Amino acid sequence: MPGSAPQPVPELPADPDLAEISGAPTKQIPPAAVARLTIYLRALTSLMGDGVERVSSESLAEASGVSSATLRKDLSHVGSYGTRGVGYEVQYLSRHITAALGLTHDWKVAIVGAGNLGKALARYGGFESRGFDVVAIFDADPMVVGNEVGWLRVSHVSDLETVVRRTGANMAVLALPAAVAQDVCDRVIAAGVNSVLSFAPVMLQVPDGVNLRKVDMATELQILAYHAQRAQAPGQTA
Amino acid sequence: MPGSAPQPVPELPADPDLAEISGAPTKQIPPAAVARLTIYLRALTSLMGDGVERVSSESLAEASGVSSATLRKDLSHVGSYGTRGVGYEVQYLSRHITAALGLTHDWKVAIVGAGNLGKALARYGGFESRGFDVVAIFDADPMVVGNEVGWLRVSHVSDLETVVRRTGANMAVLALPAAVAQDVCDRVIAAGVNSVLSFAPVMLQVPDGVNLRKVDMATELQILAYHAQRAQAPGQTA
DNA sequence: TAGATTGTTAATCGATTAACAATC
DNA sequence: TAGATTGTTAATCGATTAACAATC
Repeated sequence: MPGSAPQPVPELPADPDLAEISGAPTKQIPPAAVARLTIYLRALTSLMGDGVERVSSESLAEASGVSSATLRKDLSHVGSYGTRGVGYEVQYLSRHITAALGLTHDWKVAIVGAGNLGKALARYGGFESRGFDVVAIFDADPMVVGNEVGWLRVSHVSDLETVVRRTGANMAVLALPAAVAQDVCDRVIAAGVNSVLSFAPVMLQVPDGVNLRKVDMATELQILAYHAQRAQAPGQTA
Repeated sequence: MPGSAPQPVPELPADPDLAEISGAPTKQIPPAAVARLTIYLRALTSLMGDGVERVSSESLAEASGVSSATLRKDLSHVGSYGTRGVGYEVQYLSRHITAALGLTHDWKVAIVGAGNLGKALARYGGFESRGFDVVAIFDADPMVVGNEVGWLRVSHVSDLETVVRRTGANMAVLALPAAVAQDVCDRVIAAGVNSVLSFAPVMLQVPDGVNLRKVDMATELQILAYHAQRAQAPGQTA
């Protein structure tokens, strides 16, 4: 049985400019700040595309939909990469946020489930462009196994352990029915993956040390429904 | 120009048991609690499926992955529907959470974008089963327009205003490229929709009174990357 | 030097947790 | 009455905001 497989540790980049960050144990960044840093990164990438070289906290905050106070506070967790009276070098800041988020590592993603959602994810350009490499996709349906999806061929889920190890996948995305989610989740973890993103609408149990995030599309609509109902509530008579 | 279209207000149900909640202006529920209430609802639905009639805060909390203190605090925002010393009636509690979240309303969803993601969403059973009715799906590609997706045919996005009004859609899901997201978002809002769920990786601007939520799959992986990198950081030498 | 903008500090606000009185 | 479990209160914790001293 494959209890504790060797977790493939991605190698660090040799860029000396980032050494003190990617190597050293930086302080913990608050969860809320981590989520927003990914948004700043997207805004910075967009600015780079427009050839912008410098940006103030005020305008980067506006582009990201937060207050400049929040932005500066968040950046302070990453380090001091701005210049007072001037602003931030777009490239320089972008590189440091990237490093702080661990995106210089070599992330290899296995997608389990080759239905519409799995295929959508496999072909989604946003992954590749942000340093995530989709290295495998699985399905349980023999009719689907062998099909081409993007650059890949669909493997049978019974080969999950073998293929995960061969490809060195270190992240898994679960795009499959709720009923089989826990079972598959256990298997990818046993195969050495310790970061899982699940789209299945169930509570998954994972051991300590495994990172699990969930996206539930029905939940999102339900939250919208709550706010919409409040907004247009006719009974505001009190 | 279609500035302020008549927003279709979903009718209230005639269930007298829920009248005081669906009709009256209940207090605001904190955002964090709203998000979790949807999770409790899922757990309760699952319990009902198993024929369970009563549940304690302790076991419902466990099934939902939160502490019982958090659960009881969250439920207290909805009302007092438990019995001390006994627990909660599964059906009764479920109905009241449903009402508090506005899920007894008649929500009609238009999906814009019939690529893999749009198709995945249109066919996703979790919507129908939770009171969301997908009433239209759009695409800009003439090759895709007219195709069957689930029960629907794909409409051309140029007919967006017409079809949204005809179907009475009051929610929109954007499953389309970042480049066109803002434009389409403006149009669905102009057509009278005031709740939008976007999967496009861009910051969307919406007017006051419009509810916007975003799901960004690359962001989710980036957050996982941050935690994974910390967990296996080799440089914990300090 | 004068103007601009960062990084940080302190104050406010909201969310979570623990404990327990109320009550079935 | 004794045991169980809710609903609420008070304490803790974390996140956001505002203000400003540091400094380019």
